[in-house]
Amino acid sequence: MPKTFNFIEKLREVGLRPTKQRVNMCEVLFNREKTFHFTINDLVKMISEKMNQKISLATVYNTVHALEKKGYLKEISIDSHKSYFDTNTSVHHHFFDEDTNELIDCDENDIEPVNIKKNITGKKINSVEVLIKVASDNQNQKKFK
Amino acid sequence: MPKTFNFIEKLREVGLRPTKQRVNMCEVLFNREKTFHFTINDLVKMISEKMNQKISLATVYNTVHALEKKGYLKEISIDSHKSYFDTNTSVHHHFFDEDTNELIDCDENDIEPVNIKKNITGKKINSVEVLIKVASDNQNQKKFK
DNA sequence: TCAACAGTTTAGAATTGTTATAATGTAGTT
DNA sequence: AACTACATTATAACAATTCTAAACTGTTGA
Repeated sequence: MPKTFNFIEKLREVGLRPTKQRVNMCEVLFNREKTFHFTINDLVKMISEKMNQKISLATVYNTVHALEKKGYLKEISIDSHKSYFDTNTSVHHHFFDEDTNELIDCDENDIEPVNIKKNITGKKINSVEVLIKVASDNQNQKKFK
Repeated sequence: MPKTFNFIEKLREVGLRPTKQRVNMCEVLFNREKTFHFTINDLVKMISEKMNQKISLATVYNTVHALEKKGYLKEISIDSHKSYFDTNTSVHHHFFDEDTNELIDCDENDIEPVNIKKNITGKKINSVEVLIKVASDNQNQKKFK
């Protein structure tokens, strides 16, 4: 049975027509063992390669946002120039490797739960996320680039 | 004694010429009780008002980046469309109020230290920062905008 | 003091990332 | 097959940021 079947159903479930572009996008995004972190540009390239054919930037933006709104993707922001999406949509934490610009999910056991002792009055907490920036020990020249 | 004196010295210390624009910028940034969170556009407006005269966007970008490189400002990223700078350059945590788009420093006592049990092999941790997104309790319609 | 130089400011152009538009194409329904 | 609503596309528009080159200014040292 072709694996694309799953994604056709999945897309229908969330009210998106399973077009060739979207099925290919889903395969790139979700047909993998580990969670996947990507930028829009990464994704455009990967889908175009997979399809052996150009996919429009606009299509990728539209569909990524549609999947995000439906809860299948989540945006992660590292700094103003690096916006990533994550196929792991649960609230979870990240390492960011400053040498390689790579984002890595924290395993649930890597960090103890964050204990917030005092919240802003009248507000409820929607999410708590930790970002751990790492680099190799001899990488201090980054600061003087 | 004019308070600007401090900033002239401060600028000299970090190797920046104390021009009129920079001294005014420093007064807007650092002449306050509490730490200050701002966007570049906020800052351009505030400096122009203070000086009663236009300041060039490029100047503000240049000097903000210079101060950042020297360790007097720090960039905080909330999501791809909201980049803030912070006059509090220590490693510290934030609340982000999704109702007002306001960034608020956590008091050191508001959060217990984050306990990282496992790091990436061969890397050292440069920073650990927590972002707590909050909203008023009846604000769930945001999700369906 | 003032000339010379290096650093700075400026407006506007260029670039980058993202969103909007409108014409063409396609999936799903009948 | 034909109709309709939704999708895709290239391109335009837009916003944020960086670059550029000319004019300007703080600093140094004769």
